[in-house]
Amino acid sequence: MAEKHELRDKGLRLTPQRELVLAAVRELGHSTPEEIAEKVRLTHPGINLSTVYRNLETLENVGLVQHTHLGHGGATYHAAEELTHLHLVCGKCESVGDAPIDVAANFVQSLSDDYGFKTDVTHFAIYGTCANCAEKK
Amino acid sequence: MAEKHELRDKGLRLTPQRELVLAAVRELGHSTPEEIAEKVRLTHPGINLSTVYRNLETLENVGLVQHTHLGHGGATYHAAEELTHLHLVCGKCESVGDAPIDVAANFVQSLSDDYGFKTDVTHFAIYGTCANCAEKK
DNA sequence: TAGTAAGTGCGAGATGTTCGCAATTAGTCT
DNA sequence: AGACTAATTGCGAACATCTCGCACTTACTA
Repeated sequence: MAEKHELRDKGLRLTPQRELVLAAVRELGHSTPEEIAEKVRLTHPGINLSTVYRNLETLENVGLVQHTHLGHGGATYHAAEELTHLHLVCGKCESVGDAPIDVAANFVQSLSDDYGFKTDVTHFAIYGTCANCAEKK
Repeated sequence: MAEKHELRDKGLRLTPQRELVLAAVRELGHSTPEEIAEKVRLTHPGINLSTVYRNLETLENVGLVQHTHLGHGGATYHAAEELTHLHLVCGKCESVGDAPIDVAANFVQSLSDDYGFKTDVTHFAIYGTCANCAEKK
């Protein structure tokens, strides 16, 4: 199974906790450490929160997951593969929508050309109001 | 004096603490509650951290200041007047650069047209690497 | 199968932020 | 000017989130 190699190849040990954390991040999409812990506890109730944090950090170091700060306080994590979109964070309902990166291509280009700022598209959060909340208002 | 009316007109009481917090936000540009508290303590040592938090919230409610989450954990505050630029947050040196909003005009337009997402340009944080850090790398 | 270093659990601790409550005080009304 | 009332403050406790140290366990190596 590819997943095992994927972890081993990065020099990581293959623990049930680790696999579960990675699987949870992949299944959940955007999620907080707390949510990930909950998900993991469904199948492995004893798992410790510290372990989740440590694994998220480890997995981030080897590039399998990434985190962003999407408002409020906590960080949210998502799988690295899934980084082909922007995060559109709604300030009202706290939901996170997606949009393909190329919407931002021009914008990123301008920032680079005019300000020398290299935008990290994979670590990108845009605040605003989602279509849903914009209507209701 | 304009500042007093400015607060009174919003239905707020005019306390020394309040004035100092607002002044500090205006002077500091982007700053954390902690930094603001420090600044205020220079002239009013007894001020309590809770008071700073509460005033920032109050001032935000009436639209005089705004906050953004620029990475790490804490929120950073800035005066509402000063919102004519984007925040370019460097992931390496944690510095916050500025760029005029119109760089993003097209981008914002696309998001609105294609996804119905109304970007709040005043609450905008862009992650990446600043010109400085990009060179060093 | 034994050895060892990575990983885990657990509890304590560091931060950053909120809240309840009693005392204070700004603005209002005589 | 003096009194009244509700907003505001200070303070400590309570949270929430995340980090860390340490002893125990366990995945991998040979």
